[in-house]
Amino acid sequence: MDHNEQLKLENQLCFSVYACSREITKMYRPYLDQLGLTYPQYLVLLVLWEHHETTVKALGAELYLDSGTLTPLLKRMEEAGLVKRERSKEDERRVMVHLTSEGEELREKASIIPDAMAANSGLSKEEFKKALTGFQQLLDHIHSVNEK
Amino acid sequence: MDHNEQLKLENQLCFSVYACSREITKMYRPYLDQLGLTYPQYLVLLVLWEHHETTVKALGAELYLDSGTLTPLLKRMEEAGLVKRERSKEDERRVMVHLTSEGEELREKASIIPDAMAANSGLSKEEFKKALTGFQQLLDHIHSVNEK
DNA sequence: GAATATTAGGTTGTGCACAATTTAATTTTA
DNA sequence: TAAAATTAAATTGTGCACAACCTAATATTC
Repeated sequence: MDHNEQLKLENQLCFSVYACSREITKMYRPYLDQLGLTYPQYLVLLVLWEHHETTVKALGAELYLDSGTLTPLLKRMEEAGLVKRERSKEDERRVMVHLTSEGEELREKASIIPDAMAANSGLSKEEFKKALTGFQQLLDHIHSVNEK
Repeated sequence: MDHNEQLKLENQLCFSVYACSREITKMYRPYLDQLGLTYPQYLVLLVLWEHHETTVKALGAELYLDSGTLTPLLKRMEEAGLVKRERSKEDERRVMVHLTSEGEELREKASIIPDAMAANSGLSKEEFKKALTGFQQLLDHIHSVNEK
């Protein structure tokens, strides 16, 4: 493989990830539309369904998003009645985010989504696992490079 | 692997792709900033450096983007003096997009980018190839599912 | 060749993403 | 403990993404 070919490959890989990400979001859309959610909002709920309460900071660390993205997103979710935001009493710099009962209830309705997605992806369980392992390694590596 | 575990895996894979895409864009940013480009603009240039001239429609098909995204993006690139947009004389529905000499010249300056990216990714050539193959398959599959 | 359908782009409105800056609260240090 | 540094969110501004809709040009059908 010559140098030029290598460069093309690299461009293609980055592009594939970029395009794939958008296509995945598009795949979720019809299901999330029924729940009145966007994909990033769904990710926030996935975190909250596990932890029930968290901070903006912790959410950002989990989802790799900063307050510039999360603050307006969480405000929209609060407006929709899914979460509640309030300053921590112990440390007033922090904003605690927790589910409302409505946000909690959405968990049931959303439970069909992962099955539908897995079916649409066309991957077997084994392929899933392999893809995930490779991906998380790449993600961790790039993230650490970006942090520097 | 039980059902619940499978669902978590699926969520993690989609999230990894989503987060990875943003981290890759972030990795490009310092290099692209020097050229006054964004990542989607760089992708447009990659296409034009190959073909020299294309249509909005064809660009959209290559990059999986629609006119709602491309029209304002191309206008900004035109404003920056990188491309020229003009209606086709043969079929006035089409808008031809071609490089200016300035856009052509940027190719030289951009040539260091792929090397830097490949080094940052931490992948060997073999890993690159394997990742790319898996990815394009996934992309094609999901894209075809979404088209239906 | 007039009516209909299709196609290519553009426009509008909403929601991320993120850099850069600001504000306020808490910690650290002199 | 007062000053300096750090931290957590919020704000502002730019640029995608994309759905829904609109307009104009071309193709098709009758």
